[in-house]
Amino acid sequence: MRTAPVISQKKPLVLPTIHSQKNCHNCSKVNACFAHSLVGQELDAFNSIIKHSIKLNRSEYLYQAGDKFNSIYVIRSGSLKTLIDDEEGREQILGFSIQGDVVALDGAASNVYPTTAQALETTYVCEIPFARYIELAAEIPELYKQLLTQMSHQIRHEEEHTLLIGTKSAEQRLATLLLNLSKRYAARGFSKNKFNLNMSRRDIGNYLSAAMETVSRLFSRLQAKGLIKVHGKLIEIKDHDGLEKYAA
Amino acid sequence: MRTAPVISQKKPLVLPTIHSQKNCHNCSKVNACFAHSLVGQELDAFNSIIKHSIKLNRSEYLYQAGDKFNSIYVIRSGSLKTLIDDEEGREQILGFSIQGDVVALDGAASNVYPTTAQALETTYVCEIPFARYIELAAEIPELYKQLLTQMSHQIRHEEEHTLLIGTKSAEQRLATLLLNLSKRYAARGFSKNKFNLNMSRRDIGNYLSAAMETVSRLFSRLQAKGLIKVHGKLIEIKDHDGLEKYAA
DNA sequence: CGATGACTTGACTGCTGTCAACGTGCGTGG
DNA sequence: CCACGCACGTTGACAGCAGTCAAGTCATCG
Repeated sequence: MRTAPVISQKKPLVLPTIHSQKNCHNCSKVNACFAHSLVGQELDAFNSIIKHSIKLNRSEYLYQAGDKFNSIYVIRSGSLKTLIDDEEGREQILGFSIQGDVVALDGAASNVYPTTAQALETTYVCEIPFARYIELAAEIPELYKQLLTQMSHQIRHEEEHTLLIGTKSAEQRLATLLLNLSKRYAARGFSKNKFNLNMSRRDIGNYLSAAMETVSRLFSRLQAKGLIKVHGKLIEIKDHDGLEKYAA
Repeated sequence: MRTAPVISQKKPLVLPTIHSQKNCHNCSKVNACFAHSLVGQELDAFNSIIKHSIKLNRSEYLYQAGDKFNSIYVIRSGSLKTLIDDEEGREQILGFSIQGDVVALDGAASNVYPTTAQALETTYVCEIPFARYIELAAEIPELYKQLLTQMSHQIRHEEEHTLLIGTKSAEQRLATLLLNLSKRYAARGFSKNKFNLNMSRRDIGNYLSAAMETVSRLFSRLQAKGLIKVHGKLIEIKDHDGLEKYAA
């Protein structure tokens, strides 16, 4: 199942053949990874603690809430969702992570992962053993800074998510999500106006605090207004500015 | 205006006279501050970079979104709310912070505070210049660990907030907030069954993604069920277990 | 090609928001 | 110290957005 952004097939030049690269040296340019500002010996040292390109099939777990916390992960290709369960077993999706995103930072304060990460498609991740990262960071302060920056970004993401759910109507929420994904895909060299939603309508609804049926209706409504074109999971943004006005 | 937990007046022994203490040496035991695991020279060094006990009056800002990011803060006494504004000017309250809580961690990834912190009552905070903290952390790795832990906790808080808003009904949300506050007050030596809500009903509603009127009705409903007793801002939990069942 | 799951659309219900009026309490100023 | 005024909070009436239930369509995979 190929659910990565379709445009990726048209721009192989910026996308290295992921599987064959088993080190950080020729990868750091594409990913906003911890490695990206390192060179020489530092990059070698960093590279040596990483477990590269672990493959996950669709719906496989990277880690589950309650598992012993050992590592954080950077997504090399593909995508996954992070989620948390409440006492009643209801799940809340916290985010969708794509290439270059770092996950599991919320586990750093305890010994177990408090949340779960599940692949939305075939996904490759690099595992960074946390304790070893910290050891290395003692010698390479840059690594500490990067970690702090990533964690701060993570806090920002959660805050924006709260803002999204708390202050906007369901249609604004969906429009905002589409624009956010568009922006993130664009930042990674994919098309900003045409991409696949590799998560289900149910997942989108869960993330936006809306019922699956509502999401479906909203897609229809946005399409009827000429703002987007929906072909199943493939979304085409026809009027980016219009969608932005709609989102605010 | 005195809105701190009422019980504080009955337990002065564990609460040092805040204003007179202008250093970390006899404060670290009460607060879950960065200083709490430091001793000797390390504590001296940490103490020397801190600006102690800055006073904020009710509704004064500690920092506002857009201000240049310089410092993070630990609350010494009192309370404040953190919030974020959307494009339309609607505000979303992200959290209520009390004694020992660290705020402004979300600013570490950029040069400006992305959110706003506003005092809910007369509040004293300690300012920690971030750059100097990082310098010091290079010599005292423990400080780095504490910062990571705090940031990870912050992520956890935001995640739990999302879970709260996303999966629970309005009454469950309010019950959960009350239990959460109860737990946090108890952890700081205050009564877990009787405390003042120093934020307005509107603030509570905003935080819970509910209208002020809804919050008011829910207080009445919880009181009618005998779970709590409401005296304006003073809340008494009459049936802790019952409230917990109600929250889930 | 059939079965299963995902998605869409419709009908109806209900929770919660909005509007409105009233009550309460705190702080200011006389 | 008391009274007034204003902000905050409560309660009621009503409406609407979105959830739930249900039926039907579409797509994917064995």
